[in-house]
Amino acid sequence: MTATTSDEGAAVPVTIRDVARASGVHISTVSRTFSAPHLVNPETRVRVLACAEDLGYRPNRAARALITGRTHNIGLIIADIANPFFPPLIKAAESQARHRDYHVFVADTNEDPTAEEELVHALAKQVDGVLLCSPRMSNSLIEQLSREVPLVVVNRQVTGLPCVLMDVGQGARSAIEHLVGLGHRSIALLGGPRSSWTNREMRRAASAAARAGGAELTVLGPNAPTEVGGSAIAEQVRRSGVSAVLAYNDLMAIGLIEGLDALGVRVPQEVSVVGVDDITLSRLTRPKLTTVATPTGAAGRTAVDMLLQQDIESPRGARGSGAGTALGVRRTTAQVMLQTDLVIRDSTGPGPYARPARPLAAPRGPDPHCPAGPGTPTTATGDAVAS
Amino acid sequence: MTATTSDEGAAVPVTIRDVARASGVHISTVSRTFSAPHLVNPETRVRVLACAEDLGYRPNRAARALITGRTHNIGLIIADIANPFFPPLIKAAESQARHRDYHVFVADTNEDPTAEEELVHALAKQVDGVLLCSPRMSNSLIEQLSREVPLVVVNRQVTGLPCVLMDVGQGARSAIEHLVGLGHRSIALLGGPRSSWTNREMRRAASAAARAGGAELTVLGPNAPTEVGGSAIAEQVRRSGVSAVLAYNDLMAIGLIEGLDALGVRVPQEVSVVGVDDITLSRLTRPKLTTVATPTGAAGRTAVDMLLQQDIESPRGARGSGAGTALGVRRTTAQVMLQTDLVIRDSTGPGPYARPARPLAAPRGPDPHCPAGPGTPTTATGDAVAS
DNA sequence: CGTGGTGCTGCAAAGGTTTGCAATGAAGTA
DNA sequence: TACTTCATTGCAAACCTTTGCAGCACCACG
Repeated sequence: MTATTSDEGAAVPVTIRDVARASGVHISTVSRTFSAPHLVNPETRVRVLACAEDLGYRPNRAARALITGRTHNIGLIIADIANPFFPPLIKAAESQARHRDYHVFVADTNEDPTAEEELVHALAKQVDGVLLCSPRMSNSLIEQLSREVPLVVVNRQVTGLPCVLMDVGQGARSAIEHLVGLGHRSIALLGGPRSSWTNREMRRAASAAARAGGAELTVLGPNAPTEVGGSAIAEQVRRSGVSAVLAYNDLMAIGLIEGLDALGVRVPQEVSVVGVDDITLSRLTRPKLTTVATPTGAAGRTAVDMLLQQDIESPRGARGSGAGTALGVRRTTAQVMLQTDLVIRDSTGPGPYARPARPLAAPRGPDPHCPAGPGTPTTATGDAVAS
Repeated sequence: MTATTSDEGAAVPVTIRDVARASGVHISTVSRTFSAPHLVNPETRVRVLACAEDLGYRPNRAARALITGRTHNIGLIIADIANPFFPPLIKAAESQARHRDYHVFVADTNEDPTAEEELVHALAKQVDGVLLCSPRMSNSLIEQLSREVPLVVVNRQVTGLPCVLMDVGQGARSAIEHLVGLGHRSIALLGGPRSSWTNREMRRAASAAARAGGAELTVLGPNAPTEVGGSAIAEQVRRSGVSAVLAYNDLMAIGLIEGLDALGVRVPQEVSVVGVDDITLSRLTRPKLTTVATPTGAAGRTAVDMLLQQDIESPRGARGSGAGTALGVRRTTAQVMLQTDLVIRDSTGPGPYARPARPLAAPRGPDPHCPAGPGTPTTATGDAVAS
């Protein structure tokens, strides 16, 4: 029974009916053997299982989904897989989903809002829910799509929808305070895509922090959130005369450093640079990048949890063929904010107003040197998700 | 008709039946309106389309697949999304599939053979075929799985299955010749995973090239194909006394450079390093990496083409409920080999036996400086795929 | 011996779509 | 006028599975 798999090169798909015939029971019994084993006689069960194993039977998930309304699949829509920010999130989501007996299908949109919409439609009937990561489409469109399939949004705040956010505001504040503490008084913020929620949050928080620290903040952008976007603006950064830069993400920061290097501007001696995301790459460039670590893994896990939570209550395509369920009630509006952390490496150094006595160090925050546990939710995850 | 989408927040799925009722025709007519428009009266057609648009009808792909046997989805199984080698491949495959009206679902296996197998099973009934990229499972298992769902293998040679390969053999040869030309006579090859086809090919070709060039080749490994794998072996590289290294991939090469740097060994002054893949990262590290560019985009496109080619001939789950189709005949055994190119940057320099007169340059090959068109198939793609 | 309960199994409908076949009607041809 | 052809549409089976309901046999209890 264990490895009796007969090697009959069966390209012909074997169905539940074949198993039923082979084991001399009705198809419903076979079905129950898999989906409700406690309802079938142990003897019958082993016989059916043996036959199934022997024939190489595998339940057709699509057919099952047609009637149960649950596919046990999750869709994961990503703006750009090539951005190293996402893989950790994807992996975390996949692992979390696997534990819950779900599979994850990833789709890349190439930063194209149209592709995003189309993909949601394509996925709608083949998954139980969709995780929308850093979406580029409008809030209203997202809301509209959320009526077609359960949605959880990551890195974007959409009222009425479950969202997983990272506290980039706090991150930007820490970064600015770090720079101010190093003696920088003229700082540039390299903006990302215009439609990015993260972008707005960073700008808001950075402005406030700069004001509080007596520094001047120049906003440059919007820019493409890539190395190219960063290197392209190097010249402008130099002309602006700032002594420090906070970039929208690590990719831009790295590109900027490249660009400045090409212009003969040295980092961190002449200009300090801070990124956001703490992608693995940021540890490998020279100088190693000072950056705001975002809890991408935790975000992936949390998003999956929220989606499944939301799903469980509403088995779509329920048997009762009527508008019996009150509409709009099942919305889970929980929004989770995850904590970020400043990681200080080699791309930041003393600025023009540095106090010479004090050695360079983090200006505030407990133990800023890459603390072990980023990702602890600020607004209690438990509460929010449970609601 | 264009934007009459009534905003009735319909969470209740609208089916073909609703459209039929609304437009006063039979469901089969509605079905034909979408899947065979030429069979329905133009007037009826516009009426049905209008109703469908109005109700926000979207065909249920799962249900359609149940009867047609074709989902218009492609599965893409990747060993490790976090490896920057893959995103370009994924994007190319997606774009190619989109042109053919197919969607791509990506799944990451975390380099785990078991996960690979499970994913193929999970995907089997939900996609029309699967692209297996750099698989870690055994050839026999792959063959077995290929009876369950059409498969195309990338970066691995499996007899009897369609494969897309990159000519890393040629790449390794070019790299070794480059190093020999620079005056290196003692070279190390940093091996990758043991089960990797690429690994074997490189080793074979590198040995031959070294012998031909009068150099000695030391093989170190196997190693994990990551930065960590590279940096971990730095000490051993130094002890081995070689003046040049060819690494299994760029990630390892970059890790090695890091590791050597930590040991105080300078690249390329003391040791030259060559990678493979030409990931974007290789342009951003310092020194910029000399590497063998692999045509990942072309590989993704070709793989999709081959899969679809193979698919078209065999509409799985055909109507005729018998073993009518001759089994084993439809196998497309085409194997495509894509060309690679050496890209010379800053991580390689003159070795102990360099002839001082000659300035450092590429030893052979036409115009080795990043020619525009890597990815042209060696064995004519057209023929192979068409077979 | 009758009644009720329990454990197991079969029956058939349902889910949303496609598609071969037949029916209809109209137009064209002899 | 009668016959063929064609375009359009309806009918119903089929795809593979799940699940409420009913039937059956068996046991225990009164």
